[in-house]
Amino acid sequence: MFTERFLRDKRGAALTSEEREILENAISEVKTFGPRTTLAFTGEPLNHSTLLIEGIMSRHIDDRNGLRQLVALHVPGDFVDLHAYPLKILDHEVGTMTAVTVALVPHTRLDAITREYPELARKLWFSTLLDAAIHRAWLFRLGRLDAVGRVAHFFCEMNVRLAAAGLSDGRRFALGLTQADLGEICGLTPVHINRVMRQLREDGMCVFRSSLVEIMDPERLAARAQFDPDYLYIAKPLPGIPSSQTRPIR
Amino acid sequence: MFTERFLRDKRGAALTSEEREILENAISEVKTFGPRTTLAFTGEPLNHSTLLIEGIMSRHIDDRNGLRQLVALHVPGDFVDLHAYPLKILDHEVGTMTAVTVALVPHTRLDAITREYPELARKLWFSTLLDAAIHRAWLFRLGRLDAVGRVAHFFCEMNVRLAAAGLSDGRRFALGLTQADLGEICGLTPVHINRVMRQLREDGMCVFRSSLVEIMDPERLAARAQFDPDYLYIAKPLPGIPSSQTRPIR
DNA sequence: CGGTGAGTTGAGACGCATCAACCCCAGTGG
DNA sequence: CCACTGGGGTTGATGCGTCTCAACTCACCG
Repeated sequence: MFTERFLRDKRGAALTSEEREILENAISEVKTFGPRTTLAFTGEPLNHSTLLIEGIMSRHIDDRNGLRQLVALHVPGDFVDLHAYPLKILDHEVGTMTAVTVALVPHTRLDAITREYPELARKLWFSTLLDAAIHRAWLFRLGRLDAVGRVAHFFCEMNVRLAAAGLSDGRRFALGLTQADLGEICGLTPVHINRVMRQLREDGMCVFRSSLVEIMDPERLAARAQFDPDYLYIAKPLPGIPSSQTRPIR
Repeated sequence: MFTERFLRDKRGAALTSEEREILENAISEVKTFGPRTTLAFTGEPLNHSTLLIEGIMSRHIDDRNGLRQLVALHVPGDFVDLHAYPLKILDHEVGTMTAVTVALVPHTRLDAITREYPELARKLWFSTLLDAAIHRAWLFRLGRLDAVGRVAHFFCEMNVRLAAAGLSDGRRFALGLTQADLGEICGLTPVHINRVMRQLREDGMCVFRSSLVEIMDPERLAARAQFDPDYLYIAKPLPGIPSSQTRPIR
């Protein structure tokens, strides 16, 4: 089942087994790509969307000096460019970070789904809005946090998302990123990322070695990052990570 | 027609007159609110969405020190929290900047639309993805631009969006924002916003006085901001503002 | 006429960028 | 087998951009 991880455990949007079947049948092709490959360019019309099965992918915007800003990072189970279905043309590039396996879904089959299965269509819509919620958390990260806070916030997010995909045990996970990549995510230079990593290491919060993240103290890391996982719309509460979901509202 | 401005002139998503009629009939209520009012709180379930008719609204995330990061700013014609329809619960707050007039659309009526009018549903979906594209441009702004570039980029964006809504002549428009608000948008302190404004004024690019923006030199402002309006998905080309839409692709 | 919120300006501190070395290690080819 | 190469990571010195704190103006309003 290629669609196994898609929307798994998401609050109010988990797929029924029939819906999963329908989506599975909408896949036209499964492909693999090498690391650091650009799969879709800005301004180029797309007629299919990409479900990520394995590996890590990115979406990024280039500035005129050849520098990049990552606007999203995707883990297995994410529908990377489902938003290309209504938009048709993208405002950013889509690429691989690691080697990946992806499933392609032609937009014509998504037409059929929106016509015949409005409830499944609503869940696909939900999926793209979850990406938008993550965008907003990234805006908060860049606008309100200092360098250490940004990296800490990013690690907390990836820990939760990878754990939901069954790819983190809540403390350790592989990312396939370099320190330079972290810089393009957090709006910092590679050199400063390095100093941030040292500080996080010396403070006993987490270590990053050869693209492997190990979180030593999840609570302090989350506090340093002002991280609250509610925006990820995960159904079950997460051990060790405080969430306003578990506290009374207002 | 309350829905008159919604998706007007958007590439590949303009409404037909029948669709506009359907949406118009989905409105249950038209209300007004005063400036600086919070209309929806984080974590609170919503059963209607809000179409902005007149005024400026914001979406923002609070940090634990009482500081805010704005994640979106809405102009007349925007469906401010349409994403609350699939999501049900928001990850941020929704509030007014100026006095506003809004139209409320119950989610039950959106259910009917997605069941009966898949093409209109796709356009509603498009609308929420346009907001996500704007989120991404804001990420680029915060991650890659310096203080002057951020403010310049924001002004360029608002100029284009307000012009598309018929509320800017391409040079002058009202925003209803203070310098402190600009700080919460651009991730800067009010004091520094003030210095940035002085620099933009002395460089002859634009002036900001009593929440009124006047752009003296649109080309230089756009260049300073690395601004390309393609991400706003406006159908017609914009006089005076360079766009890669008008250049050959790659 | 005192109060309040927005805007303005200056001085000093601090966080991050920049520039420049240097190390380590995995490939690669002679 | 070893020299070479290049990418990723590490560290130091220095400079600049933005923050912080503080004072002051001005317009508006009770």
